[in-house]
Amino acid sequence: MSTREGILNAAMSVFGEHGFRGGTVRDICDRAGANVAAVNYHFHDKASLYAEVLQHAYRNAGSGEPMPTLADAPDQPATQLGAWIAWYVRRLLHSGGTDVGRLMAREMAEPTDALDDLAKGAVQPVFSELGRLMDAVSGGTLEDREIKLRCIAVIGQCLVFHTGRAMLERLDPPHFGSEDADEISSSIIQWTMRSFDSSNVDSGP
Amino acid sequence: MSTREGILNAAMSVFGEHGFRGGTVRDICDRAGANVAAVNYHFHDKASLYAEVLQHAYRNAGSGEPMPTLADAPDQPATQLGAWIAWYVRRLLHSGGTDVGRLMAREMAEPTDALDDLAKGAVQPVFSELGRLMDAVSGGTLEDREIKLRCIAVIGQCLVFHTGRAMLERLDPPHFGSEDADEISSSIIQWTMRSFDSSNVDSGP
DNA sequence: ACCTGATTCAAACGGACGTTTGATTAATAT
DNA sequence: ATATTAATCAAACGTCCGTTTGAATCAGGT
Repeated sequence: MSTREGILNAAMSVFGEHGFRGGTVRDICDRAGANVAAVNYHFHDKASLYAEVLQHAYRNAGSGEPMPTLADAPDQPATQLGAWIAWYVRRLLHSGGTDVGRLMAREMAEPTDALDDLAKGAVQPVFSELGRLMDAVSGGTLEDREIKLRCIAVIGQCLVFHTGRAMLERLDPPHFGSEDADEISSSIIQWTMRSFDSSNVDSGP
Repeated sequence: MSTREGILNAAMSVFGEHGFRGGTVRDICDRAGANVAAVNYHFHDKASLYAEVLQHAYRNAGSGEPMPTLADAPDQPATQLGAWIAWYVRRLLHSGGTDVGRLMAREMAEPTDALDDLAKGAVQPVFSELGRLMDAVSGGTLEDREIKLRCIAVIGQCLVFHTGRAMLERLDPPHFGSEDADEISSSIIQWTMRSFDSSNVDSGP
């Protein structure tokens, strides 16, 4: 493993544990068995290293499993939407306690410049695919804004098990963990699908 | 306003903007119009000041509006559940950009010892009340675990506009802000209520 | 063997930080 | 008015940090 890779891995751990400000290049280089100057030599500075770590982290957050898309089965949008939700929940719960998960949670709470690229490069495609699936399942009857609201609702139901993890663990047990991924995702799927029944029907005042 | 109070207020702003590590006592004292040594004189050190700021922030997070409870109208659980959701969304979106909101979000991402007290003292009552409302609306037909799942789902849909704010703002506009609180909460309410229709009916395989 | 460029290293630089110090001023009691 | 305590202040201390420097080491080509 090259010095560069070693630093990248060590930086993921250190930044994951202490954040960008709290993590020191000295700690990173120590863990990587490299000299203090290595960070500035292989990356421009600490900030650039952090940006690269973020990209690397999000790219590897998927744990290999590819995202289910509408294009995979254009004639079965409901099935694909369910698969997408299950994939997303599994992905979130799986990375909950890892450095990757903590890096993401921290970026949300305290955005740095790196979040801009992350949003446009890595998150936007995922969000867009969910929108496409939602649109297909609804049969194109929903307005753009309504679709966006429902996408955020689904993502919120998934994300809460990740971002709210620290709080859920402190409320009265039993809480939900990565072993409940199937139960959680099937509940969200059930709820989401039901919201499409009689979507355009406004029940009385 | 005494020097002590001035520092407390300034510290809330500074810690809210830059976090505990990022916020400096020099910045705090400058904004409070006090000397650099004032923090160490009136509080023991920076950490003690932060703990006191957190307590103060959590206590003032409610912004006055009282939480709707089942006890307020035991015969109209559905109405109260809707009121609860609207109240919660308003509360979250209203404190989204404030120092209090940022302090809370940061505690979720990087819990300190102060989070334990927060969970038991401030969050648990809110969560329990939602569970009571859910149980009442369902007519007592749902298991404990199912109720808890639905509570988390509702909270997730609300929370995402708070915790995911930084990301939502970076996705393709228009995003949702505090001016859309009514639209958001009514959407969540609609979705939640629909999930109670035919709750016990399992549609085919 | 020699040159050339890339990489590693120990050491130091300059700045920012939390905290301490000791003197000075304000407030309070006798 | 005097003594005592609380509060404020400018200045400095020691430490840790990101970054730079310039020499040393390694690799590959000629």
